[in-house]
Amino acid sequence: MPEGRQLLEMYRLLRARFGFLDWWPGDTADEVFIGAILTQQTTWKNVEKAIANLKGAGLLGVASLSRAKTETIAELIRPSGYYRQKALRLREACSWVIENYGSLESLFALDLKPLREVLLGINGIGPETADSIILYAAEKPSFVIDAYTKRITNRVYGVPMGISYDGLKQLFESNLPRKTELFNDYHAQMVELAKMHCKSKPACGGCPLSKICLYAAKAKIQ
DNA sequence: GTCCAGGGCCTAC
DNA sequence: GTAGGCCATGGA
Repeated sequence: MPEGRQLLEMYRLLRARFGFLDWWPGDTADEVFIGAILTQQTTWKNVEKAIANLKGAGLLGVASLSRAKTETIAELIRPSGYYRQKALRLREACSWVIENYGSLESLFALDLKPLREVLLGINGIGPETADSIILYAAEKPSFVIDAYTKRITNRVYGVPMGISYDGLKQLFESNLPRKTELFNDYHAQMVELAKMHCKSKPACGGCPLSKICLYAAKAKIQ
């Protein structure tokens, strides 16, 4: 298992290679909230099409989505995949927020821990989506774990692939300064690294982690 | 044609 | 508590 200084070293190397990414604040908290649900198991490029459609229809907001028909939403978000399921979940999640808090801003007034509990109670919002919303929309320090994070820490430090979501999250959070900007950019850096490795084959030639990665010489991170 | 992407839920053991 | 099935479009 990596120690705190190693996790900071990994961030330093990524940051030196990619620069500060200032990732995914979106135009509004509503947009980030909606995007977080749409991007589940889907490429961001397809999500952008869905978001553009929603925007064009004047439905890129929690309040407006809460009033829209599920079928209308489904048609607009079709490019993002799983569109029937996501339309239902989006509308219900937005309705829940409006009915219980009136707006995202009011919901985000909760402290991090209760906010996370509340979000996890909403159908369609699991741990990764909840943490993405907390970090990128509410701008509170909750580290986001995704498939890339798991693969990268496995390749670089031999962290077992079977580690639980909360286990890996704890590893980062207990070893890093609890800062929103750091958590935000760290996650963005790992996605950037994964994208680079997916595009360039064979990978790891220009890998910023080649100095520390266990598999850099013979395997790609993905 | 095949594979899989910035998951999550439900069901079965 | 966890493995397996399901949801679905678009790009490589």
